[in-house]
Amino acid sequence: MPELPEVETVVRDLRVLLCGRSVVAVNAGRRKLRQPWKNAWIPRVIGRQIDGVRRRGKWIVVELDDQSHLLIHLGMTGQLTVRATSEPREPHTHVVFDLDDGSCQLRFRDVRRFGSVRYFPAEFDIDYCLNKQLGPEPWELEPENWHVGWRQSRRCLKAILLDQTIVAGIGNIYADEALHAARLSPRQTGRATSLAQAERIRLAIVEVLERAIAARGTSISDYIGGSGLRGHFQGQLQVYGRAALPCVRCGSAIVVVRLAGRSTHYCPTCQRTAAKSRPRRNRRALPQHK
DNA sequence: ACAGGATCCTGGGGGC
DNA sequence: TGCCCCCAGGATCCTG
Repeated sequence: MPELPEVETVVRDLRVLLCGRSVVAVNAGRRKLRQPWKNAWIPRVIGRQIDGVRRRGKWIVVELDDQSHLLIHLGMTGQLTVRATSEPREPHTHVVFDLDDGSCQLRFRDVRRFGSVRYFPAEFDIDYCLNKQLGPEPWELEPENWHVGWRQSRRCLKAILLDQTIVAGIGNIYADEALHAARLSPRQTGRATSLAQAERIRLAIVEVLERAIAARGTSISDYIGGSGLRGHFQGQLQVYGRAALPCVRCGSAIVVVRLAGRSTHYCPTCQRTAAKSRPRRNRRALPQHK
């Protein structure tokens, strides 16, 4: 399940493998992706040199030399890799870009077809579009006000962290890991969360994601990097996928619940919900001491 | 307005 | 052994 660390790993791999290379042919499979690749884009992509590869949230942006772009999302099972053309094409490969002399290819493979590969011409402002639907990157969250959008909310912290408009790039695994690192319950509501706790969450997000990037991400089922290598952060996960196993911090059994439509793993002992959400109104005034 | 749920999609695993 | 059913979760659309 590619989230920010996995997408970042793919982008770093591909940057080395793709920059300076030209697209000489494009082939698309029959089966349609949810947002399908259009063959009408092929003549616009052929002949273009790849100038850069970058990431915004979970989106991959491939910059072409006429200021047009490819925008790729890996969905749940997407793989974007550079392979020798002689290597057999695996099943579920949906779009293939032949590079340079045709000896190697950029391949997009996606078993569940939740991902997409799209082309945007130079006149389309891709950054405006991405910035409109995505919140800041985790390390650009401002400690003073990153929480203003959600700290009055009745939504639970799990749903808040999954919301890409609040912070871009977090998915189910790292939402659970960050909340465990912050020692906060995924069930706790935004409005029950103190400023100090909000800061703990922000720091935990950054810390967990940086460690995951250093480990090339988490490979549980399909995820591989742009060079085909797996990640190894799955060995460092503290709660995700550890149902009924002891919490590494306190030894209590990790529980799984369904929150925001997603399986949610947490420690019921060291990730407690705040006892009360905010001081109640109409509280009886304390007697004045004179 | 806001929050939660349904939807798409396939391979793998559990139960019988 | 084989079949059926359910589960995994990204973004997006729908419902209460």
